[in-house]
Amino acid sequence: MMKAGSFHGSLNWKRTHYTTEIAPDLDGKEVVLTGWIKEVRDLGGIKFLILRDKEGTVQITIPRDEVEEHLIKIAESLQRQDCVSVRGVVRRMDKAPRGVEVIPRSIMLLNSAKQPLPIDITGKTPADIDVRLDARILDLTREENQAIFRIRHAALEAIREFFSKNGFIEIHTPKIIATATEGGANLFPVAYFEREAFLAQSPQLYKEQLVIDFEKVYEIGPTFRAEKSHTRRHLTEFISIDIEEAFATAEDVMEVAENLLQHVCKVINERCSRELEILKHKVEVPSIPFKRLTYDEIVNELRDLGVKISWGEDIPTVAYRTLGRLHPYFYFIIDWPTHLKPFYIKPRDDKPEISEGFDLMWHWIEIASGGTRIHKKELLIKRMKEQNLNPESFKYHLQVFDYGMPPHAGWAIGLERLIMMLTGVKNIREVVLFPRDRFRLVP
RNA sequence: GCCCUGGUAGUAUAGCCCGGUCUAGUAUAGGCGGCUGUCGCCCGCCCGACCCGGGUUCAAAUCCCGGCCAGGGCGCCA
Repeated sequence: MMKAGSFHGSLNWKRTHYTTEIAPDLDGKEVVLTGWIKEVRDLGGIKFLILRDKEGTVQITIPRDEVEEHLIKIAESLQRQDCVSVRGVVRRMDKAPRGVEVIPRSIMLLNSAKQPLPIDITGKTPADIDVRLDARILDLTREENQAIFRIRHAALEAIREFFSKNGFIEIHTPKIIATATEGGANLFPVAYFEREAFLAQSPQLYKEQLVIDFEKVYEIGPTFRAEKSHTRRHLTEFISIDIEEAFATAEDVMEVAENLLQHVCKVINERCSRELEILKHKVEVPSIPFKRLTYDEIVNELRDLGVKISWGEDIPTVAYRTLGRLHPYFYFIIDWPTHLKPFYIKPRDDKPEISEGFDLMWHWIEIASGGTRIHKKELLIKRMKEQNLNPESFKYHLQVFDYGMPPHAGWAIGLERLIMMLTGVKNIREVVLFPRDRFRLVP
């Protein structure tokens, strides 16, 4: 038997199983587990350690009269978050969690954790989000967080599967840019050698240009907004899921969006039932098509409920909250007044004061926005001027419109807001590993 | 940019309104001891805190002012 706690025989700590693979039918088998101590319950003559690895947990049981004296000593020294390798024998045991436990033959301490830890990694004494984010690496060991990020992973996987199957190619556009993409403010300036540059707030212009080459493109990437918002649904850095499709209209890409969301909800239900259970959350698979409500209908509905909005005004947050109660789950808002939408959104041919832009709502939260784009250079320049943007600063974008720009449409979904919907968490920072907001820049 | 709320041990909280009874209570983590079936184990002992500065007062965790930090909301947005 190896001398416990030593490192001779450098591969002795190599894992044979993950914790979740330890099942009653392995009774009697010797296994090596590696991971971290999550909890210690010492009853004197018998000690219980909960070992965590990336898959889950298993109980390590140390009965005094069944193991050697030196092992008792090591077990007594173990504390939360110590990194260990455990060689032991699986035992079927009704009284143990999942009906199985491991009786150790040797335990190697690979690294100890400094006590006391800044947060309770078992989650029994809850900590505020600010404290948890300061100790984010420890916080992420908690099973709720493991569940959130597994769902995030599964959602991204499902999204990529969906796009691939539907003929979209994944692109990456620059995040360091020379000028504002959608005009105006809210860009983070960066020192780019001797020049000033900015962090991209959206891949909008690049993805539009690329439809000439690839027709159907999507990008899943970071976007940056220097907005001083401080709410549970805003970040300064977030992941945007963007698509752009040639020879398509707003209606075409709305169908892509609803099909995608339905697919993602299905996949999460199928592949993440354990995670959803941990989060005590249910994902309802939406039926399609989603409701399409016009801006006029929304304004009228709100008026009937006493929320007055004159035509052409943007919808304030309080009004969205009211709308969310009226239309639980997904719905589109279409036929927006043109002047409320960005310059590249196409005005309707028959009624130019109305645009072909849309928003996709989930309850009261905007999850996506998009529309048919302008593909005629003259109209695009006209719209830029109407929004007080200087066409000169968009010359590289505009020149592409001389190269046979097709009619096209697209949208952008905020990944984090989608994950909020899939996990049921109330604060967007919960679904980002290291969130950035107006005040938080570390860790 | 604006508005609201809050800052008490590693963590989460009580106390604050109505100043003295606070050598600041509790839980959990941590330390020591005990305990052979725990799964929020249990029991005993111990360690550990009033954000900073100024003011009012005989007396400030408590009231007032300023600062810093945090949470939430509005506007804007995904």
